[in-house]
Amino acid sequence: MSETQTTDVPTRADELFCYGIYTTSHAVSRAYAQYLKRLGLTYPQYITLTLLWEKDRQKVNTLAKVLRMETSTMTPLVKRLEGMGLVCREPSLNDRRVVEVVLTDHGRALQAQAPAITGCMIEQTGMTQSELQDLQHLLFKLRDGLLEP
Amino acid sequence: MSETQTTDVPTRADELFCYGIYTTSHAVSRAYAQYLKRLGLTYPQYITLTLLWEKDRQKVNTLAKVLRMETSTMTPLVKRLEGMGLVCREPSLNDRRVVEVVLTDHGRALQAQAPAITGCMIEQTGMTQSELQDLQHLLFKLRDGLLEP
DNA sequence: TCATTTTGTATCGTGCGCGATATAATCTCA
DNA sequence: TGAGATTATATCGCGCACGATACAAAATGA
Repeated sequence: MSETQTTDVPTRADELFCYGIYTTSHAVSRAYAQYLKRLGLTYPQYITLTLLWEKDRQKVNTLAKVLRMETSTMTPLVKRLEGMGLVCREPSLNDRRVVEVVLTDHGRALQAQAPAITGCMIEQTGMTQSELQDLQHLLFKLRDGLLEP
Repeated sequence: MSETQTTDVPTRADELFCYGIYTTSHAVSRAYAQYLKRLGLTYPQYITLTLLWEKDRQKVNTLAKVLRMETSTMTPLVKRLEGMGLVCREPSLNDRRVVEVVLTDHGRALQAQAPAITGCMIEQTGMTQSELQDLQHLLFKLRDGLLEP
């Protein structure tokens, strides 16, 4: 065992976690899109709605933080959801800078479609509940370890 | 245990693997970007170069397939790499439809920077080699399970 | 041979995603 | 109170990402 070995690092793409995340992220997005196009939703729009179904009336800032994206991405996304009549953007009464995102009846009604989609997706993975839980745990550990230094 | 329980499905965002993948993918992209901006590279450009460092002279089609993206995304990405002088696009002699992507000396020289970046990224995750391998294995299992039905 | 189909790239329109920047509202604290 | 800092959202330019479409080259097969 040489001294250099301790600092050796993967070179091949399939050993780099960026490659695993990048390609899997594309595959998941595409798989979801096949169900979401019937609802007229994109994958990022669907994930944003999922957050609102879980807790209605959230700030643009909060939604962006939870999804690890910038508000400069979330603002136009929310405006498109508003254009589709799925959410309303309400300026906060307490703090006039804040825009609260609130589901419309139509937006809330779409929640009824979610379990079927989730079920199809989980089945399509061919993975066990336990494997998916392990994956999620490792993903969160990676994500939360990468906070800016 | 009721009959409905067997068909019950996660509802909360942090139980959905799409949420884990989506947010982690953003976090990884941002973490890499912090190193790549010095090289003038984007994260997708860097991953594409990684494939070429491993095996030079690949078809646009192959690169796109390996990264699970469409050629309509890869074509302009490769053209930007060409504009930076990192690759050449050479029409194949055997099949005049095919464009082969070949590293320039400058493109190949950038490979020297990769190990340091990979090392920093791995260290930053705070995860063990074994955890990262488990993660990669689960990611590939998920990705390859989601092939279009 | 030659009409038909398939394959490989390219182009276009729309939406996502980021950093830089702008602007207004709020906060801080002298 | 009021000057300066901070915060929340919005805007802009560029690159990524996809599906739809176009088109030329190659493969197929009557």
